[in-house]
Amino acid sequence: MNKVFLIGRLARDPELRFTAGTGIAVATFTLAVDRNYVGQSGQREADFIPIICWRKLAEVVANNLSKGRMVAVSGSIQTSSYQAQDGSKRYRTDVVADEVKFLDWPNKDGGSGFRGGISHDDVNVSDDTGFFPVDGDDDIPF
Amino acid sequence: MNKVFLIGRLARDPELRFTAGTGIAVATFTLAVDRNYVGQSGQREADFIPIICWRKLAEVVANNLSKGRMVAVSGSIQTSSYQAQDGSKRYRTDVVADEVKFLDWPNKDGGSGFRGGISHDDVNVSDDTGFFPVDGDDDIPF
Amino acid sequence: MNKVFLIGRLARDPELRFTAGTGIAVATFTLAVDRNYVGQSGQREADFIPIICWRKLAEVVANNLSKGRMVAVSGSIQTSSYQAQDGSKRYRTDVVADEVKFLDWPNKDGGSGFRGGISHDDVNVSDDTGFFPVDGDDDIPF
Amino acid sequence: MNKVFLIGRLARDPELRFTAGTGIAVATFTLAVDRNYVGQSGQREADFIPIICWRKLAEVVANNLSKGRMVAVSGSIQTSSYQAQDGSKRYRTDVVADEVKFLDWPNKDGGSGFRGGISHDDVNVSDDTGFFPVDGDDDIPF
DNA sequence: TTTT
DNA sequence: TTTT
Repeated sequence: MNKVFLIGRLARDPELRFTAGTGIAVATFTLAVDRNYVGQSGQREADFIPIICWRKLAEVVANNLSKGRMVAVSGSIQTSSYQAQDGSKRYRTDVVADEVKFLDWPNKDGGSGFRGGISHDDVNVSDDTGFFPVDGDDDIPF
Repeated sequence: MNKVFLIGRLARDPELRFTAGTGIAVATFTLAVDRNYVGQSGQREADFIPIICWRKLAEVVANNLSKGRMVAVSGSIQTSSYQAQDGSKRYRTDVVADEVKFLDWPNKDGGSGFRGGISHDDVNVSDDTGFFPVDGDDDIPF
Repeated sequence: MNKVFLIGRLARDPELRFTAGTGIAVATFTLAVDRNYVGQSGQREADFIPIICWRKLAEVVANNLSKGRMVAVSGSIQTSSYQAQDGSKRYRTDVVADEVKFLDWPNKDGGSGFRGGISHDDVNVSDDTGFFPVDGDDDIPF
Repeated sequence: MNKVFLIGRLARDPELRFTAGTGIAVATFTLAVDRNYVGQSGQREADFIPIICWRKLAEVVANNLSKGRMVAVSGSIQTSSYQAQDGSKRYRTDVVADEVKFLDWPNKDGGSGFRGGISHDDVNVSDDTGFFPVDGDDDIPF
């Protein structure tokens, strides 16, 4: 069992890429999740959590979300390792989303990047295709 | 909101340390959480998730768990950054546990490292002291 | 382990009561949680989940939420039994909240019942007093 | 969003039925989930939560679990209403499972009802067929 | 008895 | 109607 539930705001616009081998869509963004306490500086603190979405979910996210938007994400934690520039092994931890629910509505006037005509009350996108079938050609492009 | 629920096995024995300033106990271990699919190699794959426990929970975990034990962990994702040896900024992601439930019982004969006399059915430890009050002297010792 | 995570809208205004014995505040409301599918009628369907909040959380909820407001609730499932009018035993299932996050902002003009001056981005109330100490005088008043 | 995560023991053997219309398998059982506190009587208390499994998951559960077995369940809360004998409207709340993980191993000698040859470390069954398509003929048979 |  |  590996379950994660988060509510936060996009710390940056999503990036959409495609796997080299099979052209599967993958979107990535960072979610800023407020902590329940206030830090030393008297400032609200947040965790900045890297999120990965696959396939249709990736496309809906990339086409409809932008920096500052509030979402709920359910998914799981995924760890991976990779070779750094200097040859050393590095580890990374991401949340792979299987559901993203849009929770706010950008300022009508603000041009905040929302590009869809979908009512935010209806948007609860899920990735029913499950996990990404790693097959050598389809390394995650980051 | 930032909620995590995991079930897996300790990939290594827990390490117990104390913060420099105030001597608060902190235990760390890695949890191996099986994925629901089988990888290329035909082998079961797992995510290796770093877990942090504080205070009393840290002590109970360090004194009663060891490599191979199965537990359920609830908690939250915490991200932090630190200076690497070479001066570059690195990021890490951990799960801070607020509850750990012991799910199995080591072989009576096996010497698996269990050092307590607590029935596994009763062990559900929680950290009700909440988040760690960062106050300059109490940097996380890793 | 008993963990619940819900996002939905209040199907009715919260009710605030106090336990007979010790006067502890308890608020109840029903949360309408949309299902991810559309029913036979072609209509969106929802689950109507009874929520219970205790103490300070009860008061914040009763004073600041009203029918239609969107919230995220984390908590646990609690079952109980009671004597029906006709003497038969009945069972009920509720979610006891330990955190409620306010997710929307009522129409400034609409008089939706919001009575606080708190920015919705800051409102994430938790019940750190833990479970309700059942002691005979303090039966749940419903 | 509607997510539930439970760990507990079956309070009774699962019951397997089939929908009248389309013969879809549905298993039901009650999960006893220990509370973290001890009640007035000085006894450990539990919540008794009704669980519903559909299709393949229903069959695996019915064929492999029995009273007393420990499992982790992830799923969602579902509410429904029905006509009681006396004509009055009643409400019920169930957890619809989408994943069940077997967490213990019955006494080899005890004849506890385990009928499979599956290692408990491998058993993590999920219902990927999603929600049950209510279509008039397929009312839940209880 | 149900929300948008 | 409840489990260890």
